[in-house]
Amino acid sequence: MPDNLLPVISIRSLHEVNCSECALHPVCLPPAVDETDLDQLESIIERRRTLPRGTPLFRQGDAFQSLYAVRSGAIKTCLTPPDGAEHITGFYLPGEIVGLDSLGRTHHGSSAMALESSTVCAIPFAQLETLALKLPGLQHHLFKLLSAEIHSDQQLLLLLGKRSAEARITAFLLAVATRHKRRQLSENHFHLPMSRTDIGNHLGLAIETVSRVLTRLQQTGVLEVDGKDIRILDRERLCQLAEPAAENTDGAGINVRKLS
Amino acid sequence: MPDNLLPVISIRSLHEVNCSECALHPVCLPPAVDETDLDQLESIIERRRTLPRGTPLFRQGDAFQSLYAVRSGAIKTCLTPPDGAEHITGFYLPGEIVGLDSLGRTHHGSSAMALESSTVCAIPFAQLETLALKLPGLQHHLFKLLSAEIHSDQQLLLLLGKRSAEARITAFLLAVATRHKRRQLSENHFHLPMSRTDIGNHLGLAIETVSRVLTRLQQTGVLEVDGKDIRILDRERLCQLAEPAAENTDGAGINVRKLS
DNA sequence: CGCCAAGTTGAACACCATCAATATTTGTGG
DNA sequence: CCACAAATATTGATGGTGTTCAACTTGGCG
Repeated sequence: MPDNLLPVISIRSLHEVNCSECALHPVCLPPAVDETDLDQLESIIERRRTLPRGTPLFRQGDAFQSLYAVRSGAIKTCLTPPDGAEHITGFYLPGEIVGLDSLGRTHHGSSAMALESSTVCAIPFAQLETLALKLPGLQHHLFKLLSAEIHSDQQLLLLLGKRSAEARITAFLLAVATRHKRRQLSENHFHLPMSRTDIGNHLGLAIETVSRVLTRLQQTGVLEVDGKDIRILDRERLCQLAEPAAENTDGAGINVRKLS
Repeated sequence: MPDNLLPVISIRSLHEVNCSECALHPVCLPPAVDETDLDQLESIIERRRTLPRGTPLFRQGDAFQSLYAVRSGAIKTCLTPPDGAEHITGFYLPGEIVGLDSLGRTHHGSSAMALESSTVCAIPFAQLETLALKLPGLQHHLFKLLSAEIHSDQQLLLLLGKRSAEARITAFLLAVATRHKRRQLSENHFHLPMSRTDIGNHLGLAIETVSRVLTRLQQTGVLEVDGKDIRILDRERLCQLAEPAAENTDGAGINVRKLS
């Protein structure tokens, strides 16, 4: 059998791509481990799973088994308090890891659902944890992923606690743009996988407000908005809107001793 | 030298208490490791440090060296975006670990400051990380601590995104009460270590709103408020206020297929 | 005793939520 | 491919919750 029999490779690439062949290689888990140890990581990662739009990946209260790396599509995670009003805690794009908030727990503390037709790789946590004991780089990377998750939550806290509707939405768009750039895609023209309702829920705004702000940004020539298609026309202005100048240095500080 | 020379022991207990003797033993790190390995953990923990009120423990941008276990007092952590308006991301009470959000990073992503005269134990992270490779229980516990941190941030997100001023404050008070109970202290009568300004900043409310809500809760007989001293008089009512019934099951769900 | 920081209380306004109507897109079946 | 229904998004009018501005009170500390 000639070793240039390409079809075999492309079928593999559709169904069982291993990490070293995956296009998301540079933004996913692999950079965390040595080339030489990559096969150990690959050996525990389960063949990817396909999720039609709207399919739950896991639900709050489910036993925690795996982390999931998003390969294509997009996932949202929701927190459902007893009273039923859900809150979307995050959106996950290709190359990002879903489920970190449940790591180390027995059960999932949130639910995850595909926003559009998506594929994910499952990473069984029990095996990952064991492997992390052997591979210091992997353990370290897991810590980094977790602290990154905390940071993104804290950025959102800041947004919800202190910013106007306009600032929340512009900051959100810029964050999505940055994550697109990370995958070598355009940072000025992208498709939002989530609905206006989802954006509003995530940012603590009414859907009407989201709609109005987007319209206004379009009218002022900052954006071009076509449904879920967004094009950034005036990035500088967008950044200004996302981080309103702070005349008020009220400060959460007890002592506002400027650091010398 | 007689081994019942108590003064020596009590001096130790003031300045260098080791974990096994520490009153916070059950709520801090030690439960994570086997009795037999506790000395390994203790050997890397630095002698406790005293912080007068208002002293920074670390500042955003400082090199990340250590985690800190709060022994006494209280610590707040702040995020300072470029524009200067700080946001308090969390409060840390005795037995809790500060600095987890920077774990795995080279620099601190937030600042920490003592709210009142406090003492902390420093846990050098480089050594902790190495130790975690040898002690599976410790690694697992670190993961748990990180996911708990994420959870508390997400609870706050929910609060800031969806709840009224009254619900934010009542939920906040209940959370503080729960953390007191964890330390075997009264869950119905406690002292808030932070100012109204800090509470407002943390919950995304104006200080005046905090004041008004507390006054109202006092007038309706739910609380007794005396400055920073809080006494819960009607816990049931307080819980009701913290989780307003949800008529609107609007749902962040694409498919609201009830789980069968 | 007097100063300054922190907290309380009141009045007016602003931002955003809500309600309501319309428009647009998506999905489905003829 | 078109027509229809359902879901989603847009736009307008109105009102409420919480912010802002301001005056005043209280408490800690020299």
